[in-house]
Amino acid sequence: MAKAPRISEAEWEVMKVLWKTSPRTANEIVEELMGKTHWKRETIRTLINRLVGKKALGFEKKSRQYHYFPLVTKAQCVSAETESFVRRFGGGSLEPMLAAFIEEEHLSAEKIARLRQLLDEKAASTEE
Amino acid sequence: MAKAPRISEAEWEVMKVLWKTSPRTANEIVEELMGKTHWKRETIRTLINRLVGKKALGFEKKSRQYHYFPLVTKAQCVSAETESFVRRFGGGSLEPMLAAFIEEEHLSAEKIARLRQLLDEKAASTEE
DNA sequence: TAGCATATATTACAGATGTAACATTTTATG
DNA sequence: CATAAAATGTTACATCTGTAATATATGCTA
Repeated sequence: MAKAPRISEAEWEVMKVLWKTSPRTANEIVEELMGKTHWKRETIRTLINRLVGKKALGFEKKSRQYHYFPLVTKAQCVSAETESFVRRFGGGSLEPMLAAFIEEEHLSAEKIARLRQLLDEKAASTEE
Repeated sequence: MAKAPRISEAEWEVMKVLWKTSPRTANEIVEELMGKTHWKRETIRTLINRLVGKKALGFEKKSRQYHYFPLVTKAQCVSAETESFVRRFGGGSLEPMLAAFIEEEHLSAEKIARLRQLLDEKAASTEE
């Protein structure tokens, strides 16, 4: 599986639609996004085409219509984004960044508890 | 204090230099960054100027030289970045994103322990 | 004060992005 | 089969970014 290409902010919206359900036709994607954004049909088409160009999406031609589907997983993209994000923070590693978040963001006690729980689960699955 | 403007990846490097120590002259910034990057002097000058244009940096003219300093804090920028980052993940809130990180990244047991410690500290300072 | 060294300012240029309009190709329909 | 409707493809254009080169202004030195 190839590395995740760089996906722009607007393009992410398209990817999200397809990560939720795929394959979908261009029209279905357009439908869904016109509900959530102010984009014109053609704008969305452009985004789809760029994603195909970047090999983030593939498609299958079924008679008249194309049916699009992701070629990269959300996990891959998240990972790529995270990396670039982390770089900015100067740390180079994830930890300082999360530390910055935790410092920076106003986390409620419940959220903190929730995150700790996540870490606990992760710890449990990691050990051994 | 105004909202943090959008700062590009390359520009961040300049900001980081000034968040560390400021004010600094263009040459000082150039010096530091030529050590860490492959950028030419003029590239760095361009970045500085763009940041001034975006009102991320201010400067004071001292005879011949300009002395630059940040107009936005690192915290503001981190916050702005985080927000845009979170938006992509579709969640809208920080928690799902951190959850995704924790899932996605290969965290060692020590890192997990370290992060939990951070959360603990935060929890302690948060609760009343 | 003329000229050099040094700082700053202006201009460049290609690729990515946001945001579309316009053109062409298929397919279903009369 | 001709044509309209619908899908896809091509082109557009301003702004942002990465990455500089070139031009201009200014102050120090002879």
